[in-house]
Amino acid sequence: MTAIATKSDTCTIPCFDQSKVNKVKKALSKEEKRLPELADFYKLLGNTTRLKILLALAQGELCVCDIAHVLELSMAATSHQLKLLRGQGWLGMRNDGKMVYYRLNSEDLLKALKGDLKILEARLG
Amino acid sequence: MTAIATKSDTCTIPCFDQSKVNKVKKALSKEEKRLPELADFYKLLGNTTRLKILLALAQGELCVCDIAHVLELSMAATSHQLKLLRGQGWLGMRNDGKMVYYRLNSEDLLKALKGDLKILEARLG
DNA sequence: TAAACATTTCGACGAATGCGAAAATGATAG
DNA sequence: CTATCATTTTCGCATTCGTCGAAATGTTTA
Repeated sequence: MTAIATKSDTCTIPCFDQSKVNKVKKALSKEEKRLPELADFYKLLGNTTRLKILLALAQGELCVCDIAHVLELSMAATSHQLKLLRGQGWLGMRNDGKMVYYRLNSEDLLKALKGDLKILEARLG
Repeated sequence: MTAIATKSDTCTIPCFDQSKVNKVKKALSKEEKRLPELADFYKLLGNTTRLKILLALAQGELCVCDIAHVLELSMAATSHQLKLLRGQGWLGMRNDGKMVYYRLNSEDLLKALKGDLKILEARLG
């Protein structure tokens, strides 16, 4: 039924379906360009500290000091994490005197987060 | 306006709004339990190889051999990544003779992936 | 000017990642 | 049973990453 390709010179894996592989590769090629960005996005979210920041800011804007207290982290450590989130454009900032207030820049992000939480809960019960 | 707390003994950060921090902390406490799982979920997705696997399997089931060819990776390396995806329950497998066929186990996951891609595209233009 | 909040740079440290080699497993055919 | 094939796993290594502290640097206010 399925066409099993014969051994290839260049490849050490003996058994595969060449035409199927090509078809899938072609299908992937459309999204492939965006994949590194998508992975970076997920890397950013793959950290409880940063998730906490996002969820904290979902309550409204906060200054770095307050965020640090919520996280129970130093200012420097907090600032490091904020920078990463800023770097991908998910946060906005506002200057009020010496203080800097951060806020969420995208309601889509929060929606995605909540959606993913739901998927997980469905899986984990 | 905002109540700025005085210096605390236990905390080196001098300026913060105690009541606001407490309110945010309380709000976080609901989701906090799920946060490590959510982070693990995102960590899993924060890798182009694994994203490719998921998108490849979106085309239909594939044996490890074919997946390895699509990824242009060794069987061992491919199996390593498949194991990680299996570990969080996103893949199903089927035995056909000596071959093992993998498939996506959750259409929700794929939906989430596509959704996140859209959010990114909106942000990146 | 000094003081307060924030950011950045540099560096260190442990942790995590990704993958190869080879042994082990499991399935099937003969 | 044995041989073989596809796959998985174990072990281990090299490398990268991530997180954070200390201290220097901005920035704004008073």
